[in-house]
This record gives sequence, C-alpha cells and structure tokens, in this order.
Amino acid sequence: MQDSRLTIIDIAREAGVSSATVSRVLSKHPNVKAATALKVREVVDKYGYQPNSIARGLLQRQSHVLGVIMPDVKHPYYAGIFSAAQREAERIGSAVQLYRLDYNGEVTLDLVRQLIERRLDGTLLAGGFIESPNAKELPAILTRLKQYMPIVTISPAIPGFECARVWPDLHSGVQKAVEHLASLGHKRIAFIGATADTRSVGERQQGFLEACKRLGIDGMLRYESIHTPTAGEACVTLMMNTRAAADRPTAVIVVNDLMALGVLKGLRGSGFTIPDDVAVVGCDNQFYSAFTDPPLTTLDINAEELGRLATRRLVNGDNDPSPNPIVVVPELIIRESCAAPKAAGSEGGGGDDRA
Amino acid sequence: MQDSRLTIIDIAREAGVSSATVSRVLSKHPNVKAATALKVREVVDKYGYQPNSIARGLLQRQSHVLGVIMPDVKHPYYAGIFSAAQREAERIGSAVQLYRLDYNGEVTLDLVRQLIERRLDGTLLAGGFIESPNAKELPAILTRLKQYMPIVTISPAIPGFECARVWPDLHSGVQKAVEHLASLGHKRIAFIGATADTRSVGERQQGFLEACKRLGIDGMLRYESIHTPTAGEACVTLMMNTRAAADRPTAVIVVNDLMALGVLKGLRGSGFTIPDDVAVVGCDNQFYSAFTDPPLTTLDINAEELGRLATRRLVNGDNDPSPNPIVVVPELIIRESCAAPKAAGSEGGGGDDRA
DNA sequence: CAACCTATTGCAAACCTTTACATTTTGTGC
DNA sequence: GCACAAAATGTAAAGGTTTGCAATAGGTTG
Repeated sequence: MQDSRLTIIDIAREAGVSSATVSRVLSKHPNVKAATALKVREVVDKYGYQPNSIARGLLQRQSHVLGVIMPDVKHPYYAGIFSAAQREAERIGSAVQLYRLDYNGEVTLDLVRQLIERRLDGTLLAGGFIESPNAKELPAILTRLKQYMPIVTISPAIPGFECARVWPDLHSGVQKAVEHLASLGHKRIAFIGATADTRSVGERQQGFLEACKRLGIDGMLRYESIHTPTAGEACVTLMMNTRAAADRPTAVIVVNDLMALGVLKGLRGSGFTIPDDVAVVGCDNQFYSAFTDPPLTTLDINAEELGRLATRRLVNGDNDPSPNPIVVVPELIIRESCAAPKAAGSEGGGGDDRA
Repeated sequence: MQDSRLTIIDIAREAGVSSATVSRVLSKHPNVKAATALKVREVVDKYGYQPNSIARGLLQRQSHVLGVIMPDVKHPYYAGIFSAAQREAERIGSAVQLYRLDYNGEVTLDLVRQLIERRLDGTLLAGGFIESPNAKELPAILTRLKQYMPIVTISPAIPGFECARVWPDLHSGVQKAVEHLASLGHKRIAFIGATADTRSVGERQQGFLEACKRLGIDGMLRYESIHTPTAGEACVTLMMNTRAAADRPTAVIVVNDLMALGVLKGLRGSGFTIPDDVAVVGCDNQFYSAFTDPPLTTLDINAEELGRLATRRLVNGDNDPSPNPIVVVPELIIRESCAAPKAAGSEGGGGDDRA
C-alpha cells in the first residue's frame, strides 16, 4: 500500500523527460517519438507506476462513472438492467455505481446531492415510482440533478420532469397475453396484482381492460398491494373458492412471475389442474419460469435490453426528452400453462357468439 | 449543466471569508464561530453550491468507493452479496462499483489496473475460481492489487495469496442435508452437479462423501459440467431411467436450487412423485424455492450475510488474513420435497440397522 | 493594563494530472 | 547550408479541495 505515491513526475525524472511527455505517452498522443515512448514505457513498467484517475478526473471534469439508481438489485428485473448497464459502461471504460432508493422508494435530495458531489457522468434511474408522500417533489429533485448530468430513466413518464426514457410497452404486451387466451377460447379472465399505485402496473391493467373490452371478454381485476408469491397464493385461493364454478375465471394473468409462482401453488392446493381448469400467464420470463409445473407462459419484458438501450442513450448523450420514449415491446413466451378452457363449464365449448 | 463550475472560492468571496473557513464549515470542523458558519451556509444554499468530491478525493487520497468483482450479478447469490455490500457501504458514505470477471471468469491484469487507477478504497472479490488457464497467475495479480488496497474475498482459499476471507461452510452444510435424509431413512443418495472444478462445489461434494461414509449410506456422484435446470433435467432423467429400481437413489441432493428446478421437472416427467418416490434437496434457498412443486427443502447459503460480513471486514480494515476465514454456516430449510422413502423398494421400511 | 491563552480565521502548499502555448529539434526542398 | 514547416518536447497554469502553520481577535488573570 505504498507504491501509490509514485507520480508522473517521478517517472518523468527517471526517464529524463518532462511530465507532459509521460502524460502524452500514457494517453497515446500521436506526437511522441517512438524512442522516447519506449523509454518512458520501460520506466513505467520498471516502477509499476499507475496513473491516478482521480487527478485526471479533476482536470477533465469527468469521473468516468455512471450512477444507477434502483429499488432492489436482488430483483431479477433490476439485476438484469444493472448487469446490462455495467457491460455497456465497460465498453467505454466507465464504471457503474449502484445507489438504492431510500426505504420509501423515494429519490431524496440527499441522494441527489451525493450524485452531484461525486460528479458522475450520468445517471440511470429505474423504478416504478409509487405515489408516495414526496412524489410532488420528485420533478424538482430530478430537475436539479439534471442541471449537473444527463439522466435517462427506465420508468413511466414523470409528470413535470422531461428526460430521455426507455420503457417496455406493457400496455400492448398484456394485450398480447389477452389475445392469446382469447384465441384459446377463454371468456372470463382475471388479472391478479392490479394495484394501480405504480405506473407500470397501471399500464398492464389498462392494456388488460382494453383488450378485454375489444375482444368481448369478461375481465376482472384482483387488487393486491404486494406482489409476492404468498399474496398470489392467498388471492387466487380466495377468488376461486368464494365463487360458483360458473363465475370463476378460466384464465388468470399475473402481474409478475414471482407472484405467479404463488398463484400456481394456490391453484394446485385448491385442487385445480393447470392448464385444464385454469390457464395462467405470468410476466417477466424469469429464468425459473420455464421450470415451474407446468412451465409458465409469460411476457418477457427483456430487462437487459432495457438496461442496454438506456445506458447507450446515456453515454451517447442522446438526451432528447422526446415525449415518446424508446420502447421495447415485450414478447409473449408461450409454454404449457395455458390451454383451451374445459368444455365442462357454463357456456359450452365452441365459439358461437363473437369472432 | 452549468452550475457545477461554482467553487469553494466563489462561496468564500461571497461570504467574505476564506476558502479554508468555508471548507471547515462544510466538513463540520468544530472551531468555527456559529455566526460565521451561519453566513457561509446561507451563501451555500443561495447559490446551490455542491462541493467537488473528486478534488477532495485527490487531496485525501481516497475515493470513498468500494469495488466489487463478481462473475454475474444476475445470479441471485451474487445479487445478494452485491446488494448487501451496497447497504454496508452506504452506511459509511461510500459507493460501490461493480466489476465483472472477464468472459473466462478470470481476474485479469487489466481489471486490476483499472481498480488501482481509480484508487478504490478496497475490493470485494466474490467467485468460485474455476481452474482456468491463468489460475497460476491469479495470486500474483491479486498480490499486486493488495499493495494498493485492502481485499476481502468471498471465495475458497486461494493458494499463494493470503487475504481476509468470508466463506460459507458448505462442507458441514451439505452434511446437514445428508443427515436429514438419513434420519428419514434414506440409504441411497445421489449428489447431482458434482463438477469439482470449482472449489465451492468440491467442498459440497467432499462434505457429501464424508457424511455418506460416516452414516453408512450409498452415496453416488453425478458429474455435470454446467449447473442449469436443463442439465439437471437431463441428468436426473438419465440416471433414473437407466437403472433397475433397486439401484436408483431414493433421494438426490442438487448443487443449487436452479438446477434442482430442472431435477424436479425431470422427475415429474419420468413419472416419479416427489417426495414419495424421490426426495430432493436443493442449495441456495432462492426466493422461488418455497413455491416449487413441492416446496423445496434447501440449504440456505445466506448470500446477504456473506456480503455484509465481507464488506464490514473491508471497511473496518480488519484484513487479518487468518488461515481460517470468517465462516457462515448454512441453514437447512426443511420444506416438503423430502419424506421417508417408500417402503416398497429393496430394503424394506423401518430402521433395523444403524441409528 | 500587561501578559497570556484560546478560539477563530487566513495563507499557501499540496494532491496529481492534462493541455495550451512556447520552444526546440528534426526534416524537406532548393 | 538556408529557409521553412512539421514534429517533438518542455513550461507552467489550472482543476477544487484540505490542512499545517501563522496570524489575529477576544477573553481572562493578576
């Protein structure tokens, strides 16, 4: 832990040149004589000199560090974004730092202060932004941050704050899921996990309702404040067991795969078989979703692609806050958790009424 | 993006004091008259001045940044470690940067160079360290890094390189699993995913064999080079279908939960019921493991605890490279994927022989 | 009121590079 | 060998803080 006191001046002295020349050699400036460069490099290697990027950062007014703010990197969606951001940053020689939203899921002034003090080169903000007490302040806080560095969000639009944005088209993604179920013949579909307090869920919900209306489907919403497997299990059990068979949905769409895990478990526990009694669609295409019983049909949000695009946008300085974000369209991954509804139920088999 | 040119000198001039005084106010130095401090703070607020931590870092010779190196932050084990590291770092006002091992899973000289140039305050290295072509160079590379900053690893011991280390006791963890199965009456147990090329798997395997020997169990190893669900599915199917019923294991321990997912699927697909025909134990206690069918008994490695302890050790300067690492003992989470073997099979029911 | 002590503040160096500009060296064409 | 251009190198300022030391202000004691 001692060598680090070696400076460019020591190297210059040892190589018999000026520090400017050493600097030029190290940063591959073209106008350096080959012989000089060689000698400098020899000395650098001999002493194991390592330039100090902090000093360089001070002078160049950039840190070569990107900040990523997200609620929970343990969640696979965020992990995918973060991982992709790291890879993109690496390509241009930058590093990524993780910052966590505070316990309320809020971007606080303190956090922003820290980002500014560290003179990051840009910030990637990912999250759903629950309608929290300080939501009113969010635009002002972000506006302040934006005076200092570019921002790209992977989030719903934030009213009162314009910036570059990347976002999955959940609305039409969920419509794909409804269409898929409709094409199998389902007429009553439930959407589980419909808390509308985050925008991302609101969009799913809206897409669901629109598709149901368009396709003449009886769409029902089940609100659940948290989207855990446990909540999914309880919710679906209650829903199925308190209704007459004719009123039960024949298919459910679950707000994310994790919660769908609980839904599958709850259905099994109540004696329903999947997909024959109930078809299930998840959302996220988690790596485990292909191995549930049965393998889960799910909407792939493609978190890594979101992270990749957002980071590119950040580093390319493509900060055009166009009203329309760059949109990634989710893909419906069809597996075995959906089938045609059993002919047994209320309205018989074939499609006699609507197209 | 203009304000940032405001310096401490501007504030000092405006407040009618010297820059030293402003610095003292901002860093809460005790010897400042209350009135002066107040005036300075007013000016700071008025202009929205934000100190430049790069300049501070240059002078203080520290960056208040910790580096975390790991193979894949998308993997829940690593995500847990990284998340915990972030929280611990946050507590002391530091940030964490993620670095990825290169495509061979190797710590390269280039990576180390980058860490040194950035003058990080310390490095947390997590990984299994496959016996790769450059494994011989690893000690030298890490030794070089250690000259510049403290290192703590969450990894097996690295021969030729001493440093502080935190590690799960996989050896005795797996023994717990074997003991559990033995107590249920199992006599033939397979360990799936036994590639011994990473130390972490080697320890599991060794613990497995020792426990089997001690308890008089017929322990079999199934080598699989990659630990994916797909590999698990193929492996278990092959193993069960190519053996006479009497030679099949009545229980399997899988190297991680993800692979166990595939094992469960493969067993179901071949018509085995779990746990009656085959008991299954996983390893990791992933958040989805409680929701498999049936819920998976698994060994909880406690990644977050590992990350927390390692980061603490790093920031506390507790770099004692004692030969024995700080050890976290995994906990066996008992769920419903294990039961007593069916009385049907070869050796009949009750426990006539060993305790 | 002098002497002295302490709390407060200011001065200026130091941290380590990069780079605009000036200077020196080298090369080319005649 | 000269004039000139181009290439290579050096000089020194700048980037924005922190902090040891010196200086000043304010207060206390005798």
